[in-house]
Amino acid sequence: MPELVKKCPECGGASLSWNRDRGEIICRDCGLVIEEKMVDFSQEWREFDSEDGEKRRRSGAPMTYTQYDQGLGTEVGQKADLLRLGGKDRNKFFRLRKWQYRISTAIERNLKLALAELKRVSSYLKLPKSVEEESARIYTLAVQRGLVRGRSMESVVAGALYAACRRHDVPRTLDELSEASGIEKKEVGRTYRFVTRELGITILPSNPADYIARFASALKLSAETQSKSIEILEQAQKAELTSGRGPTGIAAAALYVSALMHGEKRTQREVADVAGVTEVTIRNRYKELLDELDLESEIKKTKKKKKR
DNA sequence: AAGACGAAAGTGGTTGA
DNA sequence: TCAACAACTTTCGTCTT
Repeated sequence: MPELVKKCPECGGASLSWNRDRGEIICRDCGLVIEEKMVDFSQEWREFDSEDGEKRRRSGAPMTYTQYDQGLGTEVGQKADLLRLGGKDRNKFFRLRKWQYRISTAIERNLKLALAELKRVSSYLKLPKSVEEESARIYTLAVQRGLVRGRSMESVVAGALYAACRRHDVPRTLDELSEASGIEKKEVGRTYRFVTRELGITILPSNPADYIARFASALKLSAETQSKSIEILEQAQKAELTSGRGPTGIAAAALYVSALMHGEKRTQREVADVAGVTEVTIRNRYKELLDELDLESEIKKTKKKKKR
């Protein structure tokens, strides 16, 4: 589903570079930032976060989890070392080497494969490096706890990625994960839930605002429309319109409304497609927005008349 | 003719007994 | 484990532009 940008909308240049860490796509010709993840919106209040202080590990050792040995490989001995060792040490050397071999086989072999798959999916979805790291970490933990048993490696990878996306506020929908990984949507969701539960990872409900930038860009909407829709979202959250609803539906509706306001009309179908929901859902959310918020007057500016 | 709207029935997942 | 339930989807008919 992800509509990939191939050309710069500004100058038409085709040489785009992608900064993984910042999640931006930049035109090398005119410097336009075509797509970027919007600035952090401080974590939104939600009503059901009853989980008590699950400690969040924000920081950790400076290792990388995207390599199966976490970038800290231990090579037991090189030939060169061998020459310098005496008899006793030499035996020790062989013992250690054998050990190393034994340990590494099972888990690490699995990790090696899984992380390759993880990287593939991650780059397909153009996920920032930080998310890739996080999901690799999650996967590693999952393997160590034997959670992969009975599940396909790929589905656990997908679940880990999904979880990592959510934690980093760069949500991808289950549909996208499913498409990228070739795992059924149901299955991705299932393993996602299983893994997060087993590992005790708390995940905040995703915030509709996190989807706005991506959807807006796919629809080629202006920046004003984008920020307007974020305003709308904030109001909606105050009016308690958002809890329990699918975040993508709400984001889509907000975007739809603000597009109307700015005379950048998109059909419900177009918006529905990029958001991965149906028109009906947009209509429902849209109606709720109109009922609850005083948006009608603003829409009138671009429309001649409006009844009701 | 296409888009917007709404009703009705169906689906998959969560929750609570 | 099962039933009730909410959110969302699918489908389809009608109205609006």
